[in-house]
Amino acid sequence: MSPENTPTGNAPRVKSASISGATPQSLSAPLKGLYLRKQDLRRGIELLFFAYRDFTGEADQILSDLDLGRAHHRVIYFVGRQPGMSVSDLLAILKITKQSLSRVLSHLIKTGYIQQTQGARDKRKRLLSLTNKGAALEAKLTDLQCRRFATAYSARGGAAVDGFVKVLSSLLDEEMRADLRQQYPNHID
Amino acid sequence: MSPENTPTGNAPRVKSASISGATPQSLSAPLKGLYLRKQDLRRGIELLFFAYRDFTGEADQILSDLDLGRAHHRVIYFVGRQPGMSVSDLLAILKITKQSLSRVLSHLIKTGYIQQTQGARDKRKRLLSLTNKGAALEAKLTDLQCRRFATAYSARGGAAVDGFVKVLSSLLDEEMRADLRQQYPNHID
DNA sequence: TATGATTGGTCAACATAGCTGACATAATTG
DNA sequence: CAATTATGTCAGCTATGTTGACCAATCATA
Repeated sequence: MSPENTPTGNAPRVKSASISGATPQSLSAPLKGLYLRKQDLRRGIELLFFAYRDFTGEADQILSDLDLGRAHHRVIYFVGRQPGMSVSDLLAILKITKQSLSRVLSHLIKTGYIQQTQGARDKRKRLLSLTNKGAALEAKLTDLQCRRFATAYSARGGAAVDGFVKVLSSLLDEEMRADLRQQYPNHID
Repeated sequence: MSPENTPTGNAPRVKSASISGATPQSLSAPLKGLYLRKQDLRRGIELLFFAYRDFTGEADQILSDLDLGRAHHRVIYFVGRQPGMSVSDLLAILKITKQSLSRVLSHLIKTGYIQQTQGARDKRKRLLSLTNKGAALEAKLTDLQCRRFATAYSARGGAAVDGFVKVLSSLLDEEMRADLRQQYPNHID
């Protein structure tokens, strides 16, 4: 249970102004570091929630005009990042069932955003890539999202970006951390 | 699961090893800063996606055992953070329709996680708070998620946390930034 | 005090994107 | 040849979002 946050006390509440000023850690009983107060941890939770929502919102808007959803976006994004990947590669990244993926992927193929070619060495595999139409959409959406990141990165500077990447990496499950190290060999981890 | 796959190469492309070492910005045409290369921006996008998924996954597991979902969690979390909040307060935070909220909220009231009391000054308002049962669940889930953040924060240190918070704040829509400043007056923004 | 706005709720219908389980086909591998 | 792998498909279920139409209680105010 939390030390503060009783029905009355709040993370944010009215008199919290005094917290940061006068009593730097009086309310964080078992927590040592200054940035490990319950309040700071809750802020992290909320930031992640709000930032994820706002971040995806922009692209969702464009997608809905094309009768596509966020699931389609993910497929287009990752196929764009790694053209020629197999269906099972994609399943491993998205961590959804093949039935769920199938619905979305079939639609993207039918509507001409993605194409499949048979694997050369292993003919069971269907290698995925973007069509011109798909690549155009991928570029549009990725540019949009990259721009949001570029603005944030620019506003805060390299040291902040470094901290951002480090903390997000540490929030990952251990297995994902390893995957990421492979994907980005120059990743500061 | 396939180490062989990629006929074309991996995400950052085959020659990406040379990017970080030899040619710091040759492939990032219009981008100036070192951390504004397309590769770095894409890493940010993916980190946010993977971290959000892994972060919520743990709590989702517990919730599904109680026949609750993430939507229920959000309600419990925010009501726990600010007991006595009204339904419209909650709607403003979650940014979903009242019909969507109603389904979830009604269920939480029926099953005894949340209680409503009539507002004193404004009798139209239903002030929301957690029951003991609700508070216990909120504590369990929030502690779990706080622990993940505490581990990450501890591993990376205060400077990294600072960068993390700054960059995430900058990823928010302007309106949410303002809301956050209000909620956390000592927020470094 | 009558009127209009706010707060909260309900019913009905629909869409997206997850899930499970059961099968099927083709290709590879031992 | 037998087992495994890669992919796809059918059928049905669930969670969580959306619109649109209404309704009742309460508040604010002209």
